[in-house]
Amino acid sequence: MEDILQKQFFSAELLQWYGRSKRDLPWRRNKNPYYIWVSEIMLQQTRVDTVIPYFHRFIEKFPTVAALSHAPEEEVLKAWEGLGYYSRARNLQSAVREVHEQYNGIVPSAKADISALKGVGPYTAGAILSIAYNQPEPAVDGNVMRVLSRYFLLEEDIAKASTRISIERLAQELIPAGEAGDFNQALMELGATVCTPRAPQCLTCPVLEHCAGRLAGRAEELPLKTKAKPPRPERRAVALVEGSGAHAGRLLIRQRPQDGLLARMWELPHAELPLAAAAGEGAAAPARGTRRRSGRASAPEESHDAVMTFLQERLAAADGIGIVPMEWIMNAEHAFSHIHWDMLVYRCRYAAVSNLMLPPNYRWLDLAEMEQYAFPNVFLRIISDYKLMYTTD
DNA sequence: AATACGGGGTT
DNA sequence: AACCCAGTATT
Repeated sequence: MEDILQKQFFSAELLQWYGRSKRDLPWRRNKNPYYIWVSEIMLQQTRVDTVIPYFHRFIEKFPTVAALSHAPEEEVLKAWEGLGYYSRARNLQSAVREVHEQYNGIVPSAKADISALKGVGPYTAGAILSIAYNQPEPAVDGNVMRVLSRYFLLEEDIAKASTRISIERLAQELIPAGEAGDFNQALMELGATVCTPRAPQCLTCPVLEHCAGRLAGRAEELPLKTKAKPPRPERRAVALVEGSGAHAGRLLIRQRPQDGLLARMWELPHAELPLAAAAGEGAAAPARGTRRRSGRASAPEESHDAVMTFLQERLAAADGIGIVPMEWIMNAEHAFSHIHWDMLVYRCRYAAVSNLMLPPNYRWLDLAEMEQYAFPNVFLRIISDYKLMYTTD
């Protein structure tokens, strides 16, 4: 089939299919550029079903550019809690403030302007320009690269930046006149619902008959992509420090540094442990998953003693915090894309602080006041399991 | 070009 | 357990 005809068929059929198959998503109810922007940032590396409840809460809390501009950063971070990639939230607020101040609150429609905003890369710029302003800009994400790799049987490695550029060029050619927003969304929608990474539903695909990957019997092996490196393992000892006296019923928490992993999020105090020896049972070899104390036989008390001493010393040395670990209560693990945490959690007693004052990044947390602090999911799980243990035991 | 940066769903 | 996702910023 002629190259040109294959492209025209694709664009026309895909657009028609979208017209009858598109999902009713909260950010599709109007073309408010601020809504589109918020949704696109949330959707970076995140599935639609995960985003929907966050989007509703976020827009309710910060309905306009002005509202988000004036919000305290902690509230924005709290609204993002559990969504991951927290720099997205900080960059979004920073960029929204820029729009508030430099563009009179109007999301810019010039490519150079919008691309200059923090957190707005080539995909997001194209998505906002096409969806909110119907400009003929490509919006190439993982879905689009997969769909086009299959339909046109492209064998470039989609992990390479050069491939994204060439697919952007192709995607732009395919945009039907005046239909940029719907076409770009159609492309992503097809990738998310039909042309899925594995087990694609080719038989229901609107462009099946001219899909080169399918015709070659190679749809499932596309796109080509070099594998990511496996995450590096880390072991951490976590202190669940119970307050007493004036702080009875509270837990000791601390805020992470301004930059880097989980920047400015709150967490339980913890310390990195040396990696266990590969062979044999190292000290307190981590078990899999989060488990309650009663759910399994404890690891030998011996090894936990060593870890507890280590934890006590590390927190004293690093933060000047005096705690006394009393018993192992659970293991937890958490997988980031680049790090894997195996965590040993210990119930601790608060002893003292060297100078009687808590360091500035520490707080006593009332379990009823969790809404004031944004925690990464791994610590929410640990705290939740802890509460369960002490209300049912 | 490679790495940092979360978290969860699917197979 | 592997794979991958409506990516961007930094180095």
